[in-house]
Amino acid sequence: MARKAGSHAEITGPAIRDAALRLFARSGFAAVSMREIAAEVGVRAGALYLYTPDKQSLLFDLMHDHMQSLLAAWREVRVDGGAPFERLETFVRFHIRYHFDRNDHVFLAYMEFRSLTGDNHGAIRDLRRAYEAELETILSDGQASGDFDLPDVRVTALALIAKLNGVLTWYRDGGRLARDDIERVYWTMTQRMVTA
Amino acid sequence: MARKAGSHAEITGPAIRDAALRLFARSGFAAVSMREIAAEVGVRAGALYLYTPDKQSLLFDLMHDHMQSLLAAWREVRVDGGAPFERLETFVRFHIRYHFDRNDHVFLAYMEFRSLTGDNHGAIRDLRRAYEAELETILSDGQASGDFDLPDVRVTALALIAKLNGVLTWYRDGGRLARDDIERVYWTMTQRMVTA
DNA sequence: GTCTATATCCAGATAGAC
DNA sequence: GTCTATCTGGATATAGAC
Repeated sequence: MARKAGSHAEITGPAIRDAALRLFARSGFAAVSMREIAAEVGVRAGALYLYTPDKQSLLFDLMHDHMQSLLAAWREVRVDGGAPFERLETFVRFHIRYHFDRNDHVFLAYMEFRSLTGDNHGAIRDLRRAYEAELETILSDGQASGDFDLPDVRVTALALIAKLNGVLTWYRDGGRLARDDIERVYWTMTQRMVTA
Repeated sequence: MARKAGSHAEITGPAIRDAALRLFARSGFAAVSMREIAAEVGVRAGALYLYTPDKQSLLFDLMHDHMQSLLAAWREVRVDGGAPFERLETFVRFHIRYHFDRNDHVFLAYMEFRSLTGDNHGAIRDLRRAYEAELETILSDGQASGDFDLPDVRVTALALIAKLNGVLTWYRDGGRLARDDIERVYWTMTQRMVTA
């Protein structure tokens, strides 16, 4: 991938983000050096600073863009008027599918939250809470309408997110179960969790 | 905590492990320096090497001892002959309680798995799988006896572990719910997950 | 058992040539 | 836009004095 001097702004910028995402997700933010990222892209370390002011910003931008995309994508598919069960099914299937396609993004947002410094921490925390609130609203609406029977809305929301995120730690393409199967299994488990 | 020169092997050894555990859990293995650990203990960085050959061993020993203790503690409380529901309840309550008391240990074992190098990785993976297998055995026994109705035993086991581990990310002493309440909520959710 | 001092290396980030 | 070269600081780990 080594590349000679020249102008490649259109490809270098995204390539840096791709490489950083992959390496951060695999080894952890603190364990990856700017030189490693640069080597992966095929440039020298100094060249990275044309695209990011520093390493922390690189992490933050990756996480921030991911969270914004996640929320935007969810707001595209959600249906506010439906029955609680349908809204919940939509959420669960959306969440699982999104994670299949953006495994590294989600993994990074989950694992490197504590690597954020200063205001970055609060900014991502707020976006995360906004996403969790989407689920929590569905659950409390269903609880209020009597469709769901939950021992505790907040804990159920957190447990559900944790359960769904668990897919991240073991799913690999070409494994025993197809994506549709996994989606179905998780929806079945979720249905049971919210009813007595 | 600064301490003058002298012999303190009995306290320094454990103090190093305590400090390393706390710092690794808070900031991540790669982000913590040997100097930080030493400062926390009240010695200089060089003194750490009387107690560990290197930083990686410090991490591995913490994780290894934790996993061994976890398995040993579980084998103390488990009852092989009981009904699947009782065995599952024992596991869920044990797991949650153990996590309350050893939050940092469990968090570290979970988050820093990827920081293990060489054979250390496989050794901890095996211990983790042995623990997961304990749950999986309960689930498949219950499935075989007809007590449980599971869409997929393996996925249910992983989802259950992920759900329970989720407590780690939000539980704090003195929060809205007491430990007993949390235990009860998680057992309620678990019961539902394994029955139609 | 701990300290001071240091060897060795690599980190993040910048300056100026091309 | 990228390179080479470099500054500066801090990392792990070791050696030898006390």
